[in-house]
Amino acid sequence: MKPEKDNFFARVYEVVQLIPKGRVTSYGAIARYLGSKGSARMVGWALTQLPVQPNIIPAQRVVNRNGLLSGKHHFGLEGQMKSLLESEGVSVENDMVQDFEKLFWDPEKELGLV
DNA sequence: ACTTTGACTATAA
DNA sequence: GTTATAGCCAAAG
Repeated sequence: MKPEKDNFFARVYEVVQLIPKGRVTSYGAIARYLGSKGSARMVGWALTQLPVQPNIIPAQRVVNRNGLLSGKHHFGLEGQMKSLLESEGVSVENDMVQDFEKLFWDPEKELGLV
């Protein structure tokens, strides 16, 4: 039995959905939680396949380590990502998440280490 | 099966 | 503070 998904991507989606509102995380944190700490790029790539139309995954809560909205360009319209984050209570300025350290959500830590 | 890519990260200058 | 380069892993072409 495999309680976990075999697909790397599927796991990324689940973790992203687990991100609490008003919080943000980095690709590396998710990748590390998945077991592949070096696959931060894969996390972003997984989100690239994300269906933009049905906003089922809060990808806007996932930013790079600098708190920069690196994937904002991949959203339907530019500024969409910023709007979504601000709508959740996250202050975004110049495509950068304010108080990123404070809003940072570490799956390994918040989910209670596995 | 090999090459290229990519919403990253870390270190160096 | 920024810019440049290397390392990294997994999927798509």
